[in-house]
Amino acid sequence: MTKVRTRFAPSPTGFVHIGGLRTALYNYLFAKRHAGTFILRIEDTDRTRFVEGATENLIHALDWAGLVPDEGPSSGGDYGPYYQSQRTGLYQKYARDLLDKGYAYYAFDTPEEIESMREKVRQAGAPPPKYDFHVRLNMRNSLTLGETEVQKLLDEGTPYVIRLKIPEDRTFDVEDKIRGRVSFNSSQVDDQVLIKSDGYPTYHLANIVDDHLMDITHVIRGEEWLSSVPKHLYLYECFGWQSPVMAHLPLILNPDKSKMSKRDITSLDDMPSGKVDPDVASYIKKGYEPEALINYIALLGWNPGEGDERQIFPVHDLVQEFSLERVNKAAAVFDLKKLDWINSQHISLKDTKELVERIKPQLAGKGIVPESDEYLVRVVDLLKTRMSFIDQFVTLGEYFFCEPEQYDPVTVKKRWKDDSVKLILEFIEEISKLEMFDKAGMEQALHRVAERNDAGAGRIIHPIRLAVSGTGVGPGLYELLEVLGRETVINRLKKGIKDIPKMKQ
RNA sequence: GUCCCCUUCGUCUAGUGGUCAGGACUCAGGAUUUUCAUUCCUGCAACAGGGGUUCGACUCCCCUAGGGGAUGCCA
Repeated sequence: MTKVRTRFAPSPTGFVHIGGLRTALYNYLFAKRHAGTFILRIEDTDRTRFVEGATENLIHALDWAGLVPDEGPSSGGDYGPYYQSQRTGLYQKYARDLLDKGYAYYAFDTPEEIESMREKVRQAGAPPPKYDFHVRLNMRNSLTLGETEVQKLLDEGTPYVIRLKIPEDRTFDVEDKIRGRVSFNSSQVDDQVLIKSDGYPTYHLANIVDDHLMDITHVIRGEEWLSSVPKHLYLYECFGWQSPVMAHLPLILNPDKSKMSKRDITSLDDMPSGKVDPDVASYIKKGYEPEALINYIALLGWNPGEGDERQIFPVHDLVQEFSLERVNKAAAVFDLKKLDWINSQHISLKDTKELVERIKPQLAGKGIVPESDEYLVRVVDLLKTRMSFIDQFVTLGEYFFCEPEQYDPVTVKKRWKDDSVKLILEFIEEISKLEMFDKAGMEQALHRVAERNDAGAGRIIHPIRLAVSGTGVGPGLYELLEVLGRETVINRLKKGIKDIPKMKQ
């Protein structure tokens, strides 16, 4: 069997679409699953849309996501160049070949002429006309003009395009890996421009030529390409090449089921209702873990199958289990809530040491120097299951490193009672006597105070947490106290009973 | 308009003729001998509609509706 080769072939428009990332992911997974090669090819044949830095941005996003191409602009490879803009000679050559064989023709119509043709028909009837077999004999092209006239126009340097001459009544069938058999009739297909008047190829020509020359075995791309398949199939036929296996992926939609568009969005924290940001860079910036985003979008259209109810997949497992047969046909809605949950799951699963290293700079940025690595490890262990994002660490756990400067007013109002001072004083007394300042001892101490005062544990727990951390939420109280240490706890409790009552006045 | 694709809980989905239609997120309630944003448990909630085929349809066929894509010298 030939070696699997897949390609991700984005056009560098300036940002990476979340759907594009998923396409890249599926191409990557499929290639890796079959010990094949994953290729990045830049489809930059639209010079009017050239965006400075777009390719770098693209490569950076793939890199971040861990989808590093085996071949591509920054990886090299034997099938380069990997920029289509650097392959124009090739496309010219193959277009000429089509011309010679009569599969394609020159067309000299200006955009204005075509527009006026369309306008005329539009006014006469209803259906907006295509440049196809209905109209091609009424236009200015090498089918209607005669050889000498064509040669003359060419010699004069008249702008022209090369169009594919689609046969009139043909059926094209594709056996799509995801959708099964799909058929098209050529009567619905227009005479696609192959070479534009600026000499650059269109996507349709370039992708066929490159996929063939680069030995691509499987074309995995978005559903928006499905209706172009007959053109592509016909091109393969004209060239006498074998078509790669095709798989058309479903779309990813906004919560309101519209297409995800960059236009809708200003920032990830401020999205119009029903919309979601399609720009991968926004997710990077917001602090999502790459594995989490990958995990989430993998599940947006793929699942491991019957009886397998896992939600959390390391990339390695995805590679192991991915198959095109298990990709869904229907479009999926992007759900930020589930992404966030998956992100928190991945953080919980991370090695504490790794988290510690990533958290250090965060602390340093706040001017916080932990007393020791060992202490930091204990704090991270306590908090890692509670973080949705790693950059929440300081907000969540600042009190582990500095005395609280203020007490959350809502919690004060809700939890601080008239007897709080008394209860805390008794608690201080109890823990001062403790032989071992540990969870068990603290729990017993607390319950002794509770019983003695005929109060629920909560009546003491809440004020203690508040005095010690300044907040109403956090890890288990006993663990929290244990990590903080006796001296700190007692100091903070004393400070709390002095300062918090002032807030109640 | 035409062509193509799609349609199971709010969302992601399992399911390939006989299931109490399962799981996950969200939400609600509860438990951890009454912290919480962790963990655990419970609950709410779906086969778009109509025709067939069949002893029997979420599963197969047809129609309708809805959604999406294409219809460019953009990809």
